Amino acid sequence: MYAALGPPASAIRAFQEIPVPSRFTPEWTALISCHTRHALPSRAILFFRSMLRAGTSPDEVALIALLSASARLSDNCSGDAAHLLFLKLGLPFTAASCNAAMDMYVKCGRMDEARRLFEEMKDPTIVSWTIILTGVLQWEGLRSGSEMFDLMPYRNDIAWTVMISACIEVGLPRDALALLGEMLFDDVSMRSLNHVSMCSLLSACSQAGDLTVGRWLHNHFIKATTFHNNENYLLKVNTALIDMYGKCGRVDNALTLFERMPHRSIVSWNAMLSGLSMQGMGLQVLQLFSRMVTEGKQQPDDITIVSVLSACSRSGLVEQGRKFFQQLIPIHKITPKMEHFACMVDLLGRAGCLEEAESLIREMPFQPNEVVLGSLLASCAIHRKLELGRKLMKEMVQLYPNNTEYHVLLSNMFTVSRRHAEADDLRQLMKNRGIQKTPGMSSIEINGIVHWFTAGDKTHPQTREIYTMLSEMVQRLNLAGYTIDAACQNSRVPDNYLENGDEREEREQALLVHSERLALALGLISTKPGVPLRIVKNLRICSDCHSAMKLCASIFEREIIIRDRNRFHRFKAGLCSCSDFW
DNA sequence: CAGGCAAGGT
Repeated sequence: MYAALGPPASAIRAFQEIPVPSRFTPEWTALISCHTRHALPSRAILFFRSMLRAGTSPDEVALIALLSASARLSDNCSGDAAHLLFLKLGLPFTAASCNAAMDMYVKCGRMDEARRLFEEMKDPTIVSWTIILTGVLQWEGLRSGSEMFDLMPYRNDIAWTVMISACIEVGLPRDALALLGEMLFDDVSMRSLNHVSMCSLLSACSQAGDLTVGRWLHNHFIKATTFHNNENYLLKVNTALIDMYGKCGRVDNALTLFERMPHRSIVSWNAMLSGLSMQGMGLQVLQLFSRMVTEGKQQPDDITIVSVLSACSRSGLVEQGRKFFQQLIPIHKITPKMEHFACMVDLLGRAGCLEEAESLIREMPFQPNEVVLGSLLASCAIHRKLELGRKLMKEMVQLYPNNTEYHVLLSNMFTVSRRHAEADDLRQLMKNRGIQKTPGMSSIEINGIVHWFTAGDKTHPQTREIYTMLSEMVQRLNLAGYTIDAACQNSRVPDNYLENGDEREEREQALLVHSERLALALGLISTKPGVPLRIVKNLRICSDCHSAMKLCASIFEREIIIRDRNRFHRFKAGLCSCSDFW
């Protein structure tokens, strides 16, 4: 059918040219499938409804398209409706339609329905198995997933990728690596990972900060390049590698790869820029940006602008950032969007130019969203501008009553300004509303095994040794002149803050067992002297731990590298690579 | 009809 050939716009045009009496099932089906294929599930569902309203009866293909559209949207209702229609029309439950229905139920989180369909199938295909495997992994955990994986009569590359990604997601890169090895040795036909697998595996490594698996993949990629020397594959995988090395703190490796690339897309440039930015290499970001425009002849996009501005912010390059922002329209022909204003507000706010940041917000051509306001509020907390902070808070509570993060910020702000009554009020409010903070977690990799810690964690098998090390740390920190009180002055959001009760002592105690300190302690007792320690944290490091880490780096003569939610901190000899710019 | 997408901020 001709409508299936073109993009949705021309499909609609073609469809409208068909006289109404001649619009039969195949015409409608082509229109619906076209929208599902082009990732426009909502429109596909709308067209399906129009088809029914027009009195045309759907066929199997149309129903599969509807199921797949519902799956994309996790839309239970239309999914169920499609399933019922199937039964009502007496259509045959082929593997394809059954799989589509199972996929829909899996994505809607209704594993009971999905399983029932699966068990009723006479001949489940590899696709059926993979759908169920994905669902079990997502909703029932890794253990049940592995059992399912073992039951599979055979596996293809997609099934392997699903299983491996699941391992990396829960922080078991060792298991992921083992599975990768198993897959590559078991089946010669899978000697080379396809680019989908490569990119998703590398992205998992970036997120987990998992350099071990990332390097392994790079190695494999080098060996496999002979099989896959097409340009698209190289471009995408190289870019994913640059991202991985950048996010795993090996910006030099990223640069080497970047310089060697024969062709670079805008995404490659952006990945490299953000890699440098995360290390606080703001000047290099500005240099690379001008190379991108001149030598690379690349027109920067929205994300490029965000990267450059946030790099200026992270490195405290206020003047350069201001200039860059002013040049957006005249030189780069880019009209700043909300997120660019947000970066600029962040940049000015952190640098202490709060009035300028506020007037920038008021001059914006749109209503400020919570990111922009929240960013300014965070700066108020750093610079302890209580009045402005309170004003912003009022505004935010009205606009976005359900946003919780900022309550915590303001409450901490009151605490550090010794306005405990107000802080307590706010904390009570949070308790009443059941507002909870994301728990802080840190991980450290030792000999290829990733250890996770929450604040005050006592579940690690080496807990006793870890806590012994922690008290040694405290003693030696005190000897070095470290006091919690001083560090607390500009405290950000400490872990576990809400659970701490009101006692100051308890608060101080809680700071001492922040997850990153537990990870550090384990690192110190499990590795040889002088070995650098790399920690990944899901939230931002608090200022108290930041000061402690600087001292620990010199006391224990270690390089400590912490990747927090925002950037890298490289602690060495009493200093941090972020120059205390957060 | 299966896996995910290379980039930013909170």
